[in-house]
Amino acid sequence: MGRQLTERGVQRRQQLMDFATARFATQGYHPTSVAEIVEGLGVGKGVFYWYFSSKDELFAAILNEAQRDLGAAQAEATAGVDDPVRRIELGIRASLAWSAANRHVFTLVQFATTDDRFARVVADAQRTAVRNVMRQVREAMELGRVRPADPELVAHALLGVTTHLALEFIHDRGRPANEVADATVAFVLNGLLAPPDGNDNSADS
Amino acid sequence: MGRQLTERGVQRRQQLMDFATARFATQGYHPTSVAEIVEGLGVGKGVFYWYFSSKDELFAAILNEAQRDLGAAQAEATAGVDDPVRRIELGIRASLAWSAANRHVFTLVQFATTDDRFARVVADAQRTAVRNVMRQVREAMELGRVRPADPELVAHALLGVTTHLALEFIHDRGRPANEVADATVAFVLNGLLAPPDGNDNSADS
Amino acid sequence: MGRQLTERGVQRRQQLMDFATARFATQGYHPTSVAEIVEGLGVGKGVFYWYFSSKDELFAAILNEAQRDLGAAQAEATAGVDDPVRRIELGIRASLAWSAANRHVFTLVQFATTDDRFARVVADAQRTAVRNVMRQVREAMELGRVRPADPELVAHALLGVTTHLALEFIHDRGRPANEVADATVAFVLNGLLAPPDGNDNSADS
Amino acid sequence: MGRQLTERGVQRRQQLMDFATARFATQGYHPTSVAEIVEGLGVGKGVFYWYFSSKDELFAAILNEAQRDLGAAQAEATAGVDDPVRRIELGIRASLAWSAANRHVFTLVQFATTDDRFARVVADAQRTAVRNVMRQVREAMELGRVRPADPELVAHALLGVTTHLALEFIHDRGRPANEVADATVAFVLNGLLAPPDGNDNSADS
DNA sequence: AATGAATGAGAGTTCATTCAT
DNA sequence: GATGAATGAACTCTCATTCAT
Repeated sequence: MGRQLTERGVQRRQQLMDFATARFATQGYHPTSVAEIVEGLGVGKGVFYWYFSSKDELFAAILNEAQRDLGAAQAEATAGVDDPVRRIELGIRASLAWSAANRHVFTLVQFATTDDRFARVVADAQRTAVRNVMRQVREAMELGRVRPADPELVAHALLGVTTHLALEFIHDRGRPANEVADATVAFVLNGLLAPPDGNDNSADS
Repeated sequence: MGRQLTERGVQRRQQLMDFATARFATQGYHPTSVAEIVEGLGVGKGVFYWYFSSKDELFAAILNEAQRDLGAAQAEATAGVDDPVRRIELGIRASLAWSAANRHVFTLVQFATTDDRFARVVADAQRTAVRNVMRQVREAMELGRVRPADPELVAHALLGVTTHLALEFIHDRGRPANEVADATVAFVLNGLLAPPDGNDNSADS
Repeated sequence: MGRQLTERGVQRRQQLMDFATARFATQGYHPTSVAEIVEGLGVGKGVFYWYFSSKDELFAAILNEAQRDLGAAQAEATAGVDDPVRRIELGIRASLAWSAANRHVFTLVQFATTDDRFARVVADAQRTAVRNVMRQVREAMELGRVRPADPELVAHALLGVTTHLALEFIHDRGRPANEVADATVAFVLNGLLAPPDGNDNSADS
Repeated sequence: MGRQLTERGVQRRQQLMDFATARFATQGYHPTSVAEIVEGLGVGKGVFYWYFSSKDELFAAILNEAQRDLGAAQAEATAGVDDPVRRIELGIRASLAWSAANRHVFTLVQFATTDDRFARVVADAQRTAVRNVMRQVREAMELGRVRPADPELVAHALLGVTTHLALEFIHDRGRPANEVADATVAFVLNGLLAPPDGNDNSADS
């Protein structure tokens, strides 16, 4: 669909994606029909197939847009920051802020991993995200700032915590993103254990 | 379907659940048809509806069984252990071991959260799991073993890390469960930051 | 199914017919499943097919039993009465009384006429009933007691009134059969019109 | 299905209703499948569900259309006539004429009364019809033209005779509607009994 | 006589997609 | 660009009937 769209066309396409995102996230991808989407926008079925060649393609487009969008938000948040630990922290904060503003997409990604056809798209996106985090982690380890460990595993661990807390506390309970971010950052930096003595190494923030 | 089953009936029911679990996990719930399931077992369509009143009910049954099963595995792993930090560690190890042995179910839970009809079942299960973890966390905090924080958030963070690493390293890459468990435990207990070595490098940001 | 039944067998068969009659009448023939019938009696499916070779056969049996039963009731009611007009009246009263006691079967007959497979059974039964009424009507005409007309049409008219009023007033509204019978008899004997003069020819009963 | 239909759409909908009416009347509602209906029209299955949300809805639509249609025929037949007895007569004649032209629908109504889901639709229609007849009957009684009786019961009696004779003589035997109408009118107006000729032969029982 | 698991054709219904207008 | 009627394969589910036990 490398079609050249007019300005109005670009808006229509975005309308379709936004509406579909909300519905897919609420009811699931399969239970949401193309008919439902076009009815929700008050347009005919032809409109849908003018902008997307299939329902699958629409979903892939949503996923890709989300990936680009989140990536851009993280890049912007960490621009000009050198300290890798600080970059990690800012990345987490950016992820949580973005997730708060795009809650529906988050659910969609969750679903995408459970369907063969879309798993690849998500896997690609995640691989990119992990690579970015890994780079910071590795650098921080080299500087002795971060405890030595498998950087890839650590990167995935960071992703897991962040994703899960976003879903539970920001989406489901509506807690403020920056509050959740504080707790998340504290957890991933210091872990569970209290310092063994009176020297509190968590007194950073 | 409070039907009284013969021994053969119990086996048939389990066959259906096992086969369906594998298919649902591989292809997704919706793309897997009832026809496919009964064909896979070489039985007629009526058999399915003799044991389950609907495809949805089958899925809910799979989810509930998984919940019971994992709960039992964790209870067994932590039986007789008093130290709450150790209980947390053993709970993580039990989860990862169980996940390695039941990889398909894990994917299913992932999907279930994305569909209104099943989200409730999973949410119930997760709530129970979180309550268990929270209890240990709170106790550990009272003993001064664990850094003070919101116990609920910490419990969810633990769940997030564990789930995510299980999926990525055990399921997707086939790494041994105990190896992943070592890394997971290290991460959650100590966090990212390197110890200060007298020189407190965590107090800089 | 010319099977020789034990006394208990005869009762079982009757139980099945009675239960099925009620269900068929309430929900319709097709929407009532064999499973529902046997469950209602708390027996297995084999029982059903021991006594009836098919669901259709059961229905036909119910219809035939009803026909025999109603015929017997009418015969008994008119036994020993010579006056044909009086026999007609007593026949109507017997029909309404029987209908009050067997409301379900009445509905079934209604349905049977709408399905090719059963229409024949009902048509046979109705033909017999009409023949009986016609005989009285014809005799009454020959005696000059009844206005000359096509006896067959008159017989059907009597059936129509009686059936319809039974359904509406006795079944649906629960009015006493003998009260409805009085009104029915008055209607069919005298018609709608008031006598032209002061000589009231309805002063018969 | 408050869908706005094009002219072509209106025709398609009517085709479906007409074809289904014929099939339902001949074979019964349940034994007629949606597949059979669309095949009979040479269209795809989707067409059916474009115009009707279910098979049940189609049936209800047929019933409602019939009610409107018959009501209109009766209203037209009695327009401008003042004498209530004459209006009753004309109503009967109109019913029989309409029934001759719409024999299939008549059978459907018969069936509808035997199924809980449709009974209500028919009951509503019948209630309206009865109310109309009752009004004439009551008026005729007040004028002394009709013998005093329960007007509602009389109205139902008229309906019963008319319906039954239409089914038997017009539909099943193909007799001309006006011939059957003459006999029907004579029966309901005068009843069975011969006039007394001064010699009151109705006072003997 | 009786049970209940099993069969499998076929029912009603949905829905991604196409296409004449 | 847009409409909405049409397609038809595929889906979930039902049910009369059979049969090993």
